[in-house]
Amino acid sequence: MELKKSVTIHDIAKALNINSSTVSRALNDNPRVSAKTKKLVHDKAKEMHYQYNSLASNLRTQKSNTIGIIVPHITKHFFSTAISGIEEEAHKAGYNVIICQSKDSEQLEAKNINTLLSSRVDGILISPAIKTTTVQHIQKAMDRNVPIFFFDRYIDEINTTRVITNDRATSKELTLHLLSQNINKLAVLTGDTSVSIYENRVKGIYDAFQQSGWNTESRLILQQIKLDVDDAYTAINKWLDENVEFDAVFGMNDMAAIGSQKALQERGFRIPEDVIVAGFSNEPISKLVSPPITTVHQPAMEIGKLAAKKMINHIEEKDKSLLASETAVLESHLIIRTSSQRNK
Amino acid sequence: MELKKSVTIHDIAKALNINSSTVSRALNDNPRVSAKTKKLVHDKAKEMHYQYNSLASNLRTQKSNTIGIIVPHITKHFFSTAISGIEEEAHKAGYNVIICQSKDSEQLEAKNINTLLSSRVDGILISPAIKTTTVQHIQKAMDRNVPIFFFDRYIDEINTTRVITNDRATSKELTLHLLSQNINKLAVLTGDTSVSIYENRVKGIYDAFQQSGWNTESRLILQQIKLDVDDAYTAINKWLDENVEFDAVFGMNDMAAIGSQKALQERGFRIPEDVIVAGFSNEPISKLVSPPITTVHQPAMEIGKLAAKKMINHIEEKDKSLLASETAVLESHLIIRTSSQRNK
DNA sequence: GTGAAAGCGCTAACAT
DNA sequence: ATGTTAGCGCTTTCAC
Repeated sequence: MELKKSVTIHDIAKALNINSSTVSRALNDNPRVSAKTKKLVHDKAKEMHYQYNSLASNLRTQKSNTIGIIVPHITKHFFSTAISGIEEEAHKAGYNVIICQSKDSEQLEAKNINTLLSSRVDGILISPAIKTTTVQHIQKAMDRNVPIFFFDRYIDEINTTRVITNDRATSKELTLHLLSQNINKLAVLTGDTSVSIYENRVKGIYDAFQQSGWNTESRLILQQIKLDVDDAYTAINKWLDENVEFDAVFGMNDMAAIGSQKALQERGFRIPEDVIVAGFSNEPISKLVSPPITTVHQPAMEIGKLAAKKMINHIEEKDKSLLASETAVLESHLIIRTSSQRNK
Repeated sequence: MELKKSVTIHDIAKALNINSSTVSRALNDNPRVSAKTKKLVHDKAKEMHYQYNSLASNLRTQKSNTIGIIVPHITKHFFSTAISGIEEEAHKAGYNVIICQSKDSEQLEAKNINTLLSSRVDGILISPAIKTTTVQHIQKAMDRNVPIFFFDRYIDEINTTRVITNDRATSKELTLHLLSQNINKLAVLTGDTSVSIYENRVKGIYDAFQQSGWNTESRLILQQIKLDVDDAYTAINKWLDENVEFDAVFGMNDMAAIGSQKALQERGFRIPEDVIVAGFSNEPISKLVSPPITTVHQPAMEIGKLAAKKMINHIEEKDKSLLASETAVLESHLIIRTSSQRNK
């Protein structure tokens, strides 16, 4: 089987008896080429089934028009939505995206960064893994002058542009709502508090307690779990077995809230009459369980779009020295549903 | 600001007073290079912060080690899981993936294919858009000798490798289960039946009716909707308003089933006592609503993995002429939950 | 086991 | 408005 070589600009040039540079310019719609020549070239290109070769262009221009994305899990709705936002903005601006999963492993994350660097991406958008004990791999990208921005999650020590939500404030707001529902003791299921987002959400809870003059010693219990349905289910059941008392549960994501609600309902507690429940992130599922769960809507799509826009601006900015790293905070907002509303 | 040029194999060669081809061989672990030289090169590369340039290699070797993926919506759990499977296999074999969304638009799909072709991907895995009236854009990839395989959804006219599930058989099995639950009339909410998967699922329903000797005229109603929670909710309410009678609902995905269940419950019907409900795809949410919904588990991750494996095999196969297109059918299976189980 | 040299397909100075 | 030319960073054939 003969491998038929693909058509290049040289082939087009030869066929038209002109120079390949003119073909290149014509295809790139360069104003210095006459309309007539442009038409000639485009027609011939179509006729010969010419297919532009980005590889060659990228090598020559030292620019790949590609943005790398690293997320913990592409299957989580929040991230796939954010990616969707990034992709939309990127394509609009003529960029491709390469998506990598870190699976919340620092090792994989470092590998991903390496891959992206050898693919010569023009920038990297990352929501870092939970267990990130060193920042060398991220520093590596910066050392090579490849901009790397955070979205949603971030690492404190690394000073670069961040696109995040006002988790702390909204978490406080949600907690204030819970405290107003005639409760005695709030149980919180949190994720790893070394992760920025969970750290901030917990801080928001303490803010609310302080503002309300509530004693965190006696009226707050907090446990760190893997934030999924099963772990929350187990945690709640364990508390109930140990006769730990609480009449409100705040899960730091919706899955934890749903698992908690399920456990409570199975043990005969009515939601919200006996225990009120709240989650975080406004997963599509949160409004479909019964009762629907109070949560926080995070603008995932907007986070993605904004992060992409900022990255593309940065890449295409001529004078990079003017650019300082900045933190963009998007507003998330409370969605109060049945699970936390008591008829006092 | 001076743009510092990146380190190349020539820089390493110069530093070691050897030839760049030797450096290249050493870095690629070529057996014809002495262990001593290899060590020298690797150490120097690390010292100089050398970063391999895939772009250059790709251009030279005419191979990008990249697989393109096109799905309708990355935010759908089934697809993000399949992508996750593809990614895992691809990375294992040293390939990157570029992910594109068609948003179920043929136009975007054609654009995506173009992008992937100019990026010189080594192969394309696609789950085609709903509205695909022409196959030119897919043919284009094949004409350029870029293998394009289907996963999950496929287009009948295009003869290429497919990795799909046995939707028709499982849909029949599920329907048989429903018919056995002492029901009189089944209402089906389907998606666009010009899409292979929905077409097959509907065929499965007819298979079951035929096998059971049920009359489809009198005991089956079928409506095509946009398969989401809201459209299903609206469709069910419309039926109820018009006094259409039915005591079983089969939604062709879980979202439709959930929307149906919600509408029915709000109108006072008990599930499964008054009406039984079933869905398709086993979205995580399907077991969390109440009652949990009977559905079909599709091995999304495995579909992705298998599609990726087949593609990579194909790409790396020396003698392509030996390879015929084939259809791999993965087994999906029934998950019977409370929503369809009647205490007769 | 290592070197020399050509070239993948494109772009962009510079020249005319 | 178009042509000439060099080269992006790597791989690979052919020498030795």
